[in-house]
Amino acid sequence: MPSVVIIEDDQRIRELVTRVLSQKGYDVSGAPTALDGLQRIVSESPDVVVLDMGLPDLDGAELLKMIRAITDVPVVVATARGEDRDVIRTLDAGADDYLVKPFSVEQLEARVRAVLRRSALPDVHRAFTVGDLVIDPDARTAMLEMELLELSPKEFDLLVYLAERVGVVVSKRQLMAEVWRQPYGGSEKSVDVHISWLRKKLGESAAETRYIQTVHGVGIKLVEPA
Amino acid sequence: MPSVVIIEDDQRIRELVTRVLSQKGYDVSGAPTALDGLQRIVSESPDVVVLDMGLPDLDGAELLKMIRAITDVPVVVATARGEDRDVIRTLDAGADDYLVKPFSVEQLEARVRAVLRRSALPDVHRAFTVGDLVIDPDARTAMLEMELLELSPKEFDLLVYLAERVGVVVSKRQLMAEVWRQPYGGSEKSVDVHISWLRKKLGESAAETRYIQTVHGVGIKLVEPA
DNA sequence: TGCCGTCGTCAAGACCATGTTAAGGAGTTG
DNA sequence: CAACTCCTTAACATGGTCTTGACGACGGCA
Repeated sequence: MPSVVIIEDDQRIRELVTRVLSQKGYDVSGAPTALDGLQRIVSESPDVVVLDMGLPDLDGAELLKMIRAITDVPVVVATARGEDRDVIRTLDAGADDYLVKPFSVEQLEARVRAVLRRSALPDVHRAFTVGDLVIDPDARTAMLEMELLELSPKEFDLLVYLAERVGVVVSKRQLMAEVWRQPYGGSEKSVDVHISWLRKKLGESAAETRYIQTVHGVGIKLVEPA
Repeated sequence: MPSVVIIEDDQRIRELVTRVLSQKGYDVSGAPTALDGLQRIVSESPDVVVLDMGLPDLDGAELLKMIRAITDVPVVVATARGEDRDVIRTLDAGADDYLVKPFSVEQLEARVRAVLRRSALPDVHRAFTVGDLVIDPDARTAMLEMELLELSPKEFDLLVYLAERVGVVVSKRQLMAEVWRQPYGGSEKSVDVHISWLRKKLGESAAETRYIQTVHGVGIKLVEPA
């Protein structure tokens, strides 16, 4: 499990990134200041560092130079300044990637994954997150509130199919064709049963739904819980 | 002198980039089409590839997949499409950096320099470590808790294949094709038997797994023990 | 409100994938 | 040539998974 140190003074951003990356399986440690960040880099030897250049206590470029002086750890820089000169100077100072704010956490994660891939670490798989659900298609694991779910093959395929289309209603016919791969007159009853099983394993029932909602006469959809 | 292949259909951009990079001392080769680009990658083994995703003859994502299938060369993608979804998909497809047009040639060069710096890192002679398992593909040895394991050739190949993909489920079909190298109708039963033997030597059984988990209906995976 | 079609859940059985052992054959080595 | 290793295949046991039908509940519509 790769570890990340994120150095960012804005608490909101720091906590958001920490939460999302943790959920995806990273070992995340947040630092609000350059000094704290450096200490964490030294003590935790992270696999990658996410660095905000606009820190209050030290110029980002200075910090980057110091980091480079002590370790080769990949550094992804995130900052509000996107001018060419800044980008070039930062990359030449040893940054591995440069992201201009505002950016989505998903893109940040993708870039972190890209630099990690180069360092020959065990890959973090691409995982969906829906509420407290984390679904990893490669490992074929699904976790609810950090607890591993025991899903049968069809249940897992079904969940992935729905997770790829969060918020969108899909018909049973469509599920029969895409998940069951039997477009002919197969009884669509199986779908109901599997949905029921999935609901039970997600800790909900048709009467009290959190993730799986049925739209009467149309189909079902996976939703972010309220 | 690092060599670069640039795959870009717009002649103006291609020549501009070629000229500037050449001036900076790179060995630059330009390709206007995906096909030409692939050929150059194969014949010239460049140190880095700059890829425009909007090629006329082949979807950029497809080309990237093909490049990744044949080589690990760093790829810097440059494209007009900057939406999150595109960026993430492209990075996950194996790109090392992603630049949105319009960009300055200077920034492109800085990014090329950044990925080159990274790939120039010395390759360590690497052994896999999974829990208390240490696997050295070069020496063809595997140790469990510091005890040398006596594995047959197939068992070892199988273990290495799984260790290269820790946490990822691989199908028997895939194993048949990649480890056995017999994609035809070879009975996949052999896989079961070898897995069973491997488990026994790893001190576990299907009922009580530590390293090798089977995912019913899908395949098996090697995992870090809890 | 009452009807009809849709949905939710349960339980049973058929079916299928896997685990394991043992036997046999091909190839290798001394 | 005999002993050995290794791989494949068959056979059987086992347990997980899917489908199906039944039945009741629910929702939409007149």
